[in-house]
Amino acid sequence: MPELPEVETIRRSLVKRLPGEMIAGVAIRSLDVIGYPSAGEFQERLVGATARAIGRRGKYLLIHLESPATGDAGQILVVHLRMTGRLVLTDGERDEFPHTHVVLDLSSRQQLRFSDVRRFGRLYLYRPGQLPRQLLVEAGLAWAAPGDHHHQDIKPLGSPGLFQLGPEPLSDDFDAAYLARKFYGRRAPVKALLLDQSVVAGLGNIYVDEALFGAAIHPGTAAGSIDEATLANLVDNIKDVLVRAIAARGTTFSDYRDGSGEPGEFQNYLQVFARAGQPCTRCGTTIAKTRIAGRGTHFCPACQGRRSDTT
DNA sequence: ATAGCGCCCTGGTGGC
DNA sequence: TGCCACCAGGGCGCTA
Repeated sequence: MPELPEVETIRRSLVKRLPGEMIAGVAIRSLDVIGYPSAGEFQERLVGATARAIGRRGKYLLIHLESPATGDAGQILVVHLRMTGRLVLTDGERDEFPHTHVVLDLSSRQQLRFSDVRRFGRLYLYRPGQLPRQLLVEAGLAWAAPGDHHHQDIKPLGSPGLFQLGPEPLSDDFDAAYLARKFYGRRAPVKALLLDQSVVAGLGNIYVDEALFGAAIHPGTAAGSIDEATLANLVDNIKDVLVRAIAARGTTFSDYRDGSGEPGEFQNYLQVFARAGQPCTRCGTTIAKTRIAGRGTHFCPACQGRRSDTT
């Protein structure tokens, strides 16, 4: 559920209150949500660390922690919320959301709580040297000192996807020429490739459907068959919907909450997602729902003219 | 390499 | 009301 705008919203709510907090205690109630390293090591290495910068890369949230005890470059706590995860910084007295699996007790007596009904979400703890420098820079963790470890082989530990992310969709690296290169010769539906985090990082089912509607492209269109002018329009629409969704603090249907536990507002501005059976805001045609790339797919059959290839 | 599928989990919904 | 099949915003690992 949380896609780029939701994770960015969480980052922005945490960045005001989390830096400077020291982790005094770690409670892990479900071992399976710790993706790397072992739950025991995760817990041990987290105690005593202090939160500094908070970054984001795609749908991953990265928290830089300083550990005075070890005196090294610190550690990176990485969180992926998958479908139903929540990461909320709250007063320790407040009632817990059910399905809370990890609780970090902070020096201010607040708690950072990770909850997830479906337990798909994962937490990881890395040393900076275990992550590509490029990743840290792209995530906005500016402390990453230049010069050290240039070309060392980095083994993808924990989350394979974290090590092969495509460009940030809001960066200048993400443009029509890039998409044309990635789409060249590909027969998969454009929707499938936009959901592929190694093509572009951070899009999920909601914003892909919305962007394809904005660009008037049928989601089943073979990616390689789209001309570059249309791709340019698609890129513009992806950036536009992400910017607007961040401004609305994300989309909440049921589970998503920001870092303070508050819902988002972008569900009020969706044009096709979750609007099957309702009239298209542009032409009045009934919004259709089908299955593409293994996921529920919403589109306007009139505005997003159907394609012969695929589907 | 690419494309498609099942699976990991639990809860909500809609049909009967 | 009760039961149950089906669906859900993501990613991974397997298959051919």
